[in-house]
Order: sequence, then C-alpha cells, then structure tokens
Amino acid sequence: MRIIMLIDMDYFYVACEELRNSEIKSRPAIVGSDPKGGQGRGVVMTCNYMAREFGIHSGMPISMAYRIKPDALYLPLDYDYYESVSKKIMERIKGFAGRFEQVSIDEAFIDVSDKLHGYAEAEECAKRIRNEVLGTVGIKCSIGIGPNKLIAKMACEKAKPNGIKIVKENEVREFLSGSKVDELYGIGAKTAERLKKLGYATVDELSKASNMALADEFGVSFGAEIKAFANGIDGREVTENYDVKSIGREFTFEKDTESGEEIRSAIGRLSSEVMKDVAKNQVSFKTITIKLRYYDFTEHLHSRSVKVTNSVDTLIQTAEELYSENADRSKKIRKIGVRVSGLISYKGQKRIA
DNA sequence: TCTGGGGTCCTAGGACCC
DNA sequence: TCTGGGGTCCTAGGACCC
Repeated sequence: MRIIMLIDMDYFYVACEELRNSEIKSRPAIVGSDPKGGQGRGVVMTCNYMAREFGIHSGMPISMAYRIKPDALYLPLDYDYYESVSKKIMERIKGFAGRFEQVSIDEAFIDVSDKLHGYAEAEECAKRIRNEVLGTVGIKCSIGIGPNKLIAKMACEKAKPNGIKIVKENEVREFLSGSKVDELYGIGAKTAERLKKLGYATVDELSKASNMALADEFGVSFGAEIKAFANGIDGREVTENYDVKSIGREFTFEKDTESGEEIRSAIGRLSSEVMKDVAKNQVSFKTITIKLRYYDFTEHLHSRSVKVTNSVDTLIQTAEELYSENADRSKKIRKIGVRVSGLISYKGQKRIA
C-alpha cells in the first residue's frame, strides 16, 4: 500500500511578496506582467484571495484584471526571489520524505509509504509539515494525501486554501464520483471535448467506457491510461533526482513586428538569458529550437542539432539562421522563443572548450 | 476580455544503419 | 532485382501543467 502526499503552496508568488511587505495582506494584490494602464499584453500569474473575491484569477489577461480592479496592487515577477523562498521550503519538506519529487516551484510530491504506518500517521505528518513551512518560512500550504499521485493531487485541490484532505483507497470511488473528466489531472480542455463527443462527460461514465472506443480515439496507451485515471488508478512513481531536459526563454513583443532588426535583437537577448541558465546548470547542449508565434496565434517550431556546445555564438547564429530560413515574412510576429535541449552535463568533469 | 513564460511528454514520418 | 525488420536520431506538432 502506498501513501503519497502532494504539498502545494497557497498563492505562492503573492505570498512571497507578503513576506517582504506585510502591507500587501490588507489589499487585493496581483503578481504578473505590467498592466500598462490596461494596455498590457500579459496575464495574471497569481493573486491573493482578496483579489479573487473580485473574480480575478491566474491566467486571466492582465488588461482584464485592470479593468475590474485598477486600484489593486500590481507587482512585477521576481522569479529569482521566489526561487530562493522555494528552495528553503523544499529543504524542509525533504526532511519529512521517504522519496521526494519537486514538480514545480511551489509543489512537491512525497512518498511516505515506507516511513509511516497508515493514514492517521500521515495526517499527523501533514500537520507537522504545514506548521514547519509556516513557522520557518512563513508560507501557507495545502496538502492532499492518497494512494497515488492522481488522488493526492486532486485531494489537494479540495484542501485549498491552507487545508489537509485525505482520500483512502476505499474512499477513492466515492471521491471521484460526480467529477467532470477535466478535473482529472492530465485531462485538459481538448481531451475533455473529445471525450464528451464519445459520450463520456463525467468520471463515472469514463470509468466504464469502452476500451476499444478509447483506443480508437486516443491510441492504445493513452486510452488505457485515462480509463485507469477515471477508476482512481495511477501507477506513476514518485521519482527523485530529476534532470532538466531543456532550457528556454520567450518574449512577447509589445506590438506585433516584422522588423528583422527587432527580431534579431530579441534573439540575442533571449540567447544570453538562456546561456545564464545553461552555465548555472553546468550543461552543454545539442539541439537549438526557435518558436515563432504569429499575430494570429499560429505557432511553429524550427530546430537544428549541432555539435555539442556551450557557445553563445553558436546559439545566436543557429537561432538567427532558423529564423531567416523558416519565418513566414507575410505575417507579423507576436512572440519569439529560444530553447536548447539535448543537454549533457559536464558537472564534475573537465570542461571542454 | 483577449490571451505569458517556464517546462514535460508523446506521436509520427523520414533518414540512416545493421 | 526486389526485399525483411529493428533501432536510433532528427524535426515538427500537439496536449498538458503550473
């Protein structure tokens, strides 16, 4: 029997901002891109519960948030700072883990099956985690506990804010019953839409779905996986020592552009940013990919593999070639991205050119 | 209302090699 | 002259998550 927990920080970016400015607590606050008096092109990253009372939520266009609440506090992203807070929290959580897997800056799974006996102990442990993270770092979190990652994740959603929710094996069916398919972790809007067309709008319907119909629509493996999810079954392990697979940066222009000069300058800046992370991670890379989002939101990727390198010049030159060889000059560009993958660590080795 | 930026994983066809 | 089957790498696209 496994016991898995998902620990998730509550409104993490704004909570970090509150740590260094307690004034924020008493008013609606939003972390995201610059609203620019309602003309900004970004979205809300996170907002506190006072802002949520006005219907503001993460992912909402920042211009819309501004229309709703122009006098809210708008804070720019300070990712380095959030990362430093995250690091302290994750160190604390690790202390309680059997196995530990960080899934994002503010979320981690732990597998405590071998450390604890039963759900009563798990609940005590979860309370201690919550108290320790709050007491030492000052951030509130929510914790979901279940027999696998899927259930732990979904339980955590129900636990928010600042709560603990336990779903034992024999409670899984009842817990899932009545949910819509897109509440399942891993099923998004597109898949939900396709499932609905097949007649499976709810988790209960999907749990009894025809294997053949699912395999036809989604392929054998994904088809079987989503049916298993609907039955509360998820074999994925909590895995430690995760290696970064790719490093990238993207940039949305203030106004859509077709200026080669503007685009090359963006490629240069993004490449330098990527190289900072490349150096920090002590890796070289093999594949370079650019992403172009045109004014109409169509997106294209163009990539090329080179001899393993960590040269910024190779990165910039290849990215510029990919742009000039592939870009559709009849359409303005909204966003450009540069990413490297095929990462090879040189940690602890002699560095070669 | 008008849509960011950081990622991961999967699929599929073609090239190439044995 | 026409023909396997397996494996890996490369490129492009798509779905999903926070």
